[in-house]
Amino acid sequence: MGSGTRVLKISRKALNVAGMRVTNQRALLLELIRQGEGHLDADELYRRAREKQPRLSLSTVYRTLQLLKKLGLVEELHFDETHHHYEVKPSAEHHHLVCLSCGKVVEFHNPLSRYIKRNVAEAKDFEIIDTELRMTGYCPKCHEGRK
Amino acid sequence: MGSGTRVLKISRKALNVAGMRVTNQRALLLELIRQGEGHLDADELYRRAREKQPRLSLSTVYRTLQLLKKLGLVEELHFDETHHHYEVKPSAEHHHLVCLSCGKVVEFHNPLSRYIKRNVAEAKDFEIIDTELRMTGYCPKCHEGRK
DNA sequence: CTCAGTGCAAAAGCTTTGCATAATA
DNA sequence: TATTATGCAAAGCTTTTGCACTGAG
Repeated sequence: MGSGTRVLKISRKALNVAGMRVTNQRALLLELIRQGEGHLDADELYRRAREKQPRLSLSTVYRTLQLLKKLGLVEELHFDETHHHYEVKPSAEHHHLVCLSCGKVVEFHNPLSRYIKRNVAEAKDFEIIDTELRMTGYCPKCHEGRK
Repeated sequence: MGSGTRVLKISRKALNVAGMRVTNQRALLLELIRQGEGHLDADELYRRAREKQPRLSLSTVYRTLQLLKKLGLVEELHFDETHHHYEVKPSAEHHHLVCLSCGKVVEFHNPLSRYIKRNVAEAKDFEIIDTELRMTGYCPKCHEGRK
């Protein structure tokens, strides 16, 4: 539970700094996103949130996700074509490898991505909030299966 | 124009092998996707296609994109949150930088991504088909605008 | 007390689907 | 000629928005 409260504290501060209010809805959503570890889409988040706050609305979920994304507290992942998944921004950047056949998702870290980030930020004069590196291919098992 | 006809020839063969018909619509769409160089979403593709074939429908665009994607002739990019962009598969790898505020998209190339790819493929024993690197942040103009 | 945030309902995308018609192999 | 592909219209999803009300600061 230590980690959860820490996330909340940091987030509370970030919200305050940005001049935004810390509501129960926002605290709950942030906590659920953290627990979900990148496996939640908006609708699943909504369903889980309603177990605790039955009156919470789907609009609030979407609005909150946008807010947290802009503040850089939460990261949006584009796993599949139709909906997005969210996770609390990890301090160590990590990326995803998706199997085109079985859908398995493997996380990986790569220090080079930080160089690319710095590089691009400088070259394009962008303030970079988020980096998503997503590779698709075939995992060992499925690779074998393909003739 | 040589490159265009080559793509068409290859594609014609691929469609035939898969037991699918080569229609005017499919040929046109494939050609437009090739010309679009990864900057087309379904709707823009539709608009351009109608200049040549005014009766072509949006459903056909979507159905064709799915087909070409399944055959591996076309690749789907997850550029921004809402819609997808498509490009003919064999292309120099390039990546995207998206402004969270105005939505502006900047393309960039980075040789390091190839190293990461090789690295990950080896470490995870994946056969990697595609690498997509997507950064979000604030462009110079919008960055200035933020307090 | 004030104004940002919320819930609700309605609208706005984007994408898919059913069915009769047209066109390919 | 036998299917496959298309166009049209309608439905299905996910996400966004307007507005009056609520609650955090």
